[in-house]
Amino acid sequence: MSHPAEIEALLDEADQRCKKRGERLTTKRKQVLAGLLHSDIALSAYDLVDYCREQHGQAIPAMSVYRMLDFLQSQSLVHKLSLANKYVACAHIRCDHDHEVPQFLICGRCQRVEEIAVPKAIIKTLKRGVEEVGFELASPQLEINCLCNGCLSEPG
Amino acid sequence: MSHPAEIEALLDEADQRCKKRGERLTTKRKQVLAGLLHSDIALSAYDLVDYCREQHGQAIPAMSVYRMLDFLQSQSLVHKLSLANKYVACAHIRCDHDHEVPQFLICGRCQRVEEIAVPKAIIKTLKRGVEEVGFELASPQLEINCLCNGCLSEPG
DNA sequence: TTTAGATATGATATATTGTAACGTTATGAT
DNA sequence: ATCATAACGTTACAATATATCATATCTAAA
Repeated sequence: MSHPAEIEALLDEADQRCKKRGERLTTKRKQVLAGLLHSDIALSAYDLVDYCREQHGQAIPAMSVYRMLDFLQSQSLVHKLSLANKYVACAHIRCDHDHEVPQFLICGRCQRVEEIAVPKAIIKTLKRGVEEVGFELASPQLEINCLCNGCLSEPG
Repeated sequence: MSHPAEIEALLDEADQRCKKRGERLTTKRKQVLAGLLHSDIALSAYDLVDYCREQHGQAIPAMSVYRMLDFLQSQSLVHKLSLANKYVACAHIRCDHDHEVPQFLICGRCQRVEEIAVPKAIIKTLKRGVEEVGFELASPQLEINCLCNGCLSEPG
C-alpha cells in the first residue's frame, strides 16, 4: 500500500493511540495490522494467518487473528468489510477529514477496494433519515457494493 | 410483515413479473419468497430451510434454498443483506420510487431491518463519485450498518 | 521481587454460511 | 410421446466465524 517508512509511521501512530487509551498494541496485533497496511486489497482473517506465517515464520491461530482483528476494530485501526468478509486497515489513521467522508467501494467480483471521499453534507442527510426512524448510523463510513473498471470490461 | 391478502397479492405480482421475463416462479421458489414476505426480520438461508419444513412439511435442502434465493435475487424479488448474511423480500415489488430511493438499515446487534427512502439526488451524487474512480454502483440500494432504537437503549 | 489478578494468546472443537459437482426429476415445446 | 432444458436433490466440502477452556504474559501491589 504505502512504502515501508510510511507504514512504520502509521504503526507508531497506532501504538500511540492505543497507549493513550490504556490499551496495548502487542507485537502480534502489530503484525496483523502491518499485514493489512502492506496489502493493496482487503484480506480475510485466514489470509492474515498465511501472511503472518510467511512474513514472520510464526503461525498465529485463526482464532487469535480474529481476536486481534476485533481489538484493532475496537481501536478504529481496522474496518471489517462485511460485503466481502474481509478486513482493511483504516486508511485515515492520522487525518481528520473535516469536510469529506471516506467511503469504501468494494468490487463484488474481484473484491478490489477503493476509497472515495464524499461531501459531509450527504452523510449528514443520510444520518438524519436514519435517525428519523429511530436508528443510529454505526459509522459514517459505508460499504458500497460496486463493480470495478477491470471487471466491468471483462466478459462473463 | 403484511397481512395474508397483501402477501398473496405480492406473490401474484411476483409471478407475473417472472412470466413476463420467461421465467418460472415455481412452488418452492414461491414458498421461499413467501417465507421472507411473512417475516419481520431478515432470514438466513438456513432459517428458510426451517421455515419451509415447518410450514409445508417439506424439507428443502439448503443447497436448493440457496439456488432459489439466487433466482429470486436475479428477478429483483429478494435482496441479500451482506452485512448480516441474511435475506429479505424486496419491499417494493410493486412500486417505482421515482423520486426517492429505498435503503436498508440493518441493526448490527439484533439484525432488525428497516427501509428508509432517501432523495434520489443523494444517490446520484454518490454514483457520480463512484464513477469518477472507474467503479459502478452495483445497486442504488445500500446496506447501512446501524443500531436500532431497541438495542441503543439496552445495556451491554 | 514475588505474587495475584488481569489481559493476551493458544488449542481444540464446532457452528454457520456458502459452493462444487454430478445425478435425478419435472416441464414444456415439438 | 419424446427430447431438451430447467429445476431440484444429494453429497461432499470450503470458507468464515465463534465457544470454551487452558496457558502464558504482563502489570501493579505487597
